[in-house]
Amino acid sequence: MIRTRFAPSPTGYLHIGGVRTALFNWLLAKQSGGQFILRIDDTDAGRNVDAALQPILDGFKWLGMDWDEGPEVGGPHGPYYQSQRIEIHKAAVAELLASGHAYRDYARPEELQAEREAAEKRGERFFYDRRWMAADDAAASAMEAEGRQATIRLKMPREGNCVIEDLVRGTVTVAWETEQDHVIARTDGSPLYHLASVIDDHAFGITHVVRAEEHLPNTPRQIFILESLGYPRPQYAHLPYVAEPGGTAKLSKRKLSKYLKNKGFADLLAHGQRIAQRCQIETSEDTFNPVIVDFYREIGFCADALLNYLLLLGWSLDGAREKFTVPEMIELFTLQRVTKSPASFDPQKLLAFQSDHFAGLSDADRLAAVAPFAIGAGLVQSADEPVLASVVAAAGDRLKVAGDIIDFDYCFQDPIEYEAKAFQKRIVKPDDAIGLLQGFRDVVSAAESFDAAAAEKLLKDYCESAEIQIGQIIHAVRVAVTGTAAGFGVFDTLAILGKQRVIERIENAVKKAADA
RNA sequence: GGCCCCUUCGUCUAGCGGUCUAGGACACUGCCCUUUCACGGCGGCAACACGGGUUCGAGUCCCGUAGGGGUCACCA
Repeated sequence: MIRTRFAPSPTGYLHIGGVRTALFNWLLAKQSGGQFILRIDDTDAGRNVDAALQPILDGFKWLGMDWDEGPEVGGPHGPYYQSQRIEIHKAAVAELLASGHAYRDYARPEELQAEREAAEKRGERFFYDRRWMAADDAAASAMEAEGRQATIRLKMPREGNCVIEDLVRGTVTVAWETEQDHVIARTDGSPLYHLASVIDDHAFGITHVVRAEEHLPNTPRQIFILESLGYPRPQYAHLPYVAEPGGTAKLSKRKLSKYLKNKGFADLLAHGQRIAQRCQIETSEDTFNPVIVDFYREIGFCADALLNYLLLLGWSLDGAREKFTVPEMIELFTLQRVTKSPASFDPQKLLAFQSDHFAGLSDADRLAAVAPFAIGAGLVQSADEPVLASVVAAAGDRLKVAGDIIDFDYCFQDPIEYEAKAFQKRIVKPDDAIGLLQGFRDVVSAAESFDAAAAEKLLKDYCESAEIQIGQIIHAVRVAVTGTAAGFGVFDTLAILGKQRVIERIENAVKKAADA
């Protein structure tokens, strides 16, 4: 039975790299009928944990990555908040102390710092010589009499190798002598992360520790802890990190200004900002950006498309197939095919996946996805308004994300804005444009029915009677009734707008051209 | 700096000694389709970091060099 976990700290946001790690954990558990556990690493005494955790849980829910044990759902191994497990961690510390695998250390931070700097000055690496280690209770009392306080340190081995069999990296060997005597409990007795993590993984019955590679250097000390306690080793799999767009450094949420130099990243952010602004979506500068999962939910990405893209960031089936449904991901994912080198986050490819995925949905599904944005932007009052369905159907794959409905705002409301360049080129500049538009307006006024087919016939008949090619007028019509040079079919557009609006807009355009 | 990891087109990757004049996808780009835009179709550009080995034969195995990255807290 495979049991995996993801252990977010309650920071208030879900990082894209974190999601990728969580996804691999989730997939691994799901494919074997195992469990995926969410443990909250809140030992940092973070204030307002609940508020900071909510966006993360919401992110998981949106993505459809359900957890079998953890916050909200509970489970047989709780509590799932690390801060509530301190007594368990302390007991482990005591056990380590009693068995001689750890010791009380009375060094003061300044003293250690001074030694560290001195070693650095000499060009040597700092190596703690256990100078303030309390060999026995008497020594401890003596140092406490001096006003010193003890941290608990691991008494790490100083010879031999720590050999890690990693499921993605193969065999990794680290000489024990390169390891420090890591602190596992502060002077106030509170246990540190690495200790807590090992204890909890064991308590939760985690069989596979799948995490980002920055944890690889921490693994020897964790192995020392668990072996000292007589725990079995879990299987380890260290994933390459997700790198910044166009770069090789680890993707971080704090380097936005740097990523903005990447065109794909900047474009995607701008795309999102435009949608957020039009749809009255409240955004915080902190979390509304392509490094954070919220961003995608808020502008109308499909969760499955994001998952599919993330799946390919460091994993491939065969180098040819790229599109996977979630059930297929679960079935086909293997750690064996995880890449060893970091994968750079490519916003353009993500958008391409989303665009493709969205185009593949039914009109009904796309309508449902688009509706909240149309309502938010004030385009319609409710999802039931027929015009919305018409626009969604006509727009087809021009909608890449649900929020893109705002691009067709001219289908819903007046007045419209005319793009200066298009207006000039299609209406002002051609000598005959105004006359033709007026003529077409008259034809429209006389029309009895006005669906797309009728509109097409109307325009074509008009061209015939005026003895012109359709190309001579159709651009002017489009610009006159939409204000823009690009969009879906003109006949669909005319039908959606309706006879009255078409007439009004043509008249407005003619007047505007005359004023110009 | 120590330790550890990584290295195929701009990016994600396929490749597990010969089928590689290195394949697919995104991006870019040419043409076609077309009333615009988008889609689609057909093309194009573009990579094995370098140097030594091993081998009849190396992108594929070994060693070295270079480069990149991660990590070195009484953070998680």
